[in-house]
Amino acid sequence: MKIASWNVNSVKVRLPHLLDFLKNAQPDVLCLQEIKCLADDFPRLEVATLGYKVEALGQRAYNGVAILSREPAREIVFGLPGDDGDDHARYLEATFGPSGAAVRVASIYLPNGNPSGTDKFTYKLGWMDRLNTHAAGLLRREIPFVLAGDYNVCPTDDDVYDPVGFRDDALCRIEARSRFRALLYQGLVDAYRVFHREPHKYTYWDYQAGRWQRDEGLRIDHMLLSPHAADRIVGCDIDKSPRGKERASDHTPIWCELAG
DNA sequence: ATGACAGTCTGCGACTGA
Repeated sequence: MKIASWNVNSVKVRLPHLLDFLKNAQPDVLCLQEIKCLADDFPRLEVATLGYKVEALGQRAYNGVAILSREPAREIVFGLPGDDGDDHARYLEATFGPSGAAVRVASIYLPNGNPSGTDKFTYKLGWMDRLNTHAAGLLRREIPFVLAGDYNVCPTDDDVYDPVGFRDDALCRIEARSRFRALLYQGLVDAYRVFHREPHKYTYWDYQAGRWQRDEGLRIDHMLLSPHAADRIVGCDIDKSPRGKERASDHTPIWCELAG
C-alpha cells in the first residue's frame, strides 16, 4: 500500500498538479492539507476519472483536509478529538486496505503557531497535546496506523536551512519540538528517517526570496508510523518534482510504501 | 527593509500562511 501526503495550498488552484501526481505516483491513499474549500466544493468528479474516491473535512478559505483513495474509506473520524470548541478543519482519519492488512490513516494539518508567544502558539501546543493523547489511544488498539501531513514542526536543526534564523520560530521552538519527540517516544517512527540520514532534506520552500532555487527549505511534512505499520515499511521518499512546476504549491509530496 | 510570494474573500485591500 502506497500512502502519500501533500499540502496543496488550494486544491482548486492545484488541481492540474494534483491530477498529474495521481497519474505519476499512483498512490493507494493520498492525504491532502490546505484544500482551502468546503468539502462540497472539492473537485470530486475530476479525481474520480482517475479512480479515486474522496473524503474531506473542509471550511471556507482556510485549512481543510482530505483523503483520496482507490478503495472506499471506512470508520471515518472528522476532526481531532479532545476539544469540541476547535472549529478548524485540520484532521481526518479513516481505515483503508483489506481487513487482513488494514491501515488507519490520518491527514493532519497541524497549526503553524506563529508568532510564538501568542494565542496561536498556545493553540498549536494544545493541538499537539491532543494529538499525543489521540495517538496513545490508537496505539492501545494495536492497529497499524500512519499519521501523515503538514506538522509545521522542524524536528531538529538538520531540518531547517537556517537554524539560527528560525530559532524563535514556532516551527522550531523547543515547546513544539518536545511535543513532536513525545510522539516518537510513544513508539512512532519518522518514516523518512528510516531510509534517509542526510541533513537538509526539505518538503517546503517559501515562495519568497528564491528559496526553491537555492534549496533553502524546511522539513515539516512527516509520516509518523505506528510500530505495526513500521514493521511493514519498504520505502519512503520526498517527491520534489511537483514543487518545480509553474504555479506550484510551496510544499511537495512525501510518500511511503507498506508491504501488503 | 516599509520588502519579497501566493491564496482567499471581507474583494482591487486585508488577512493568513511558514
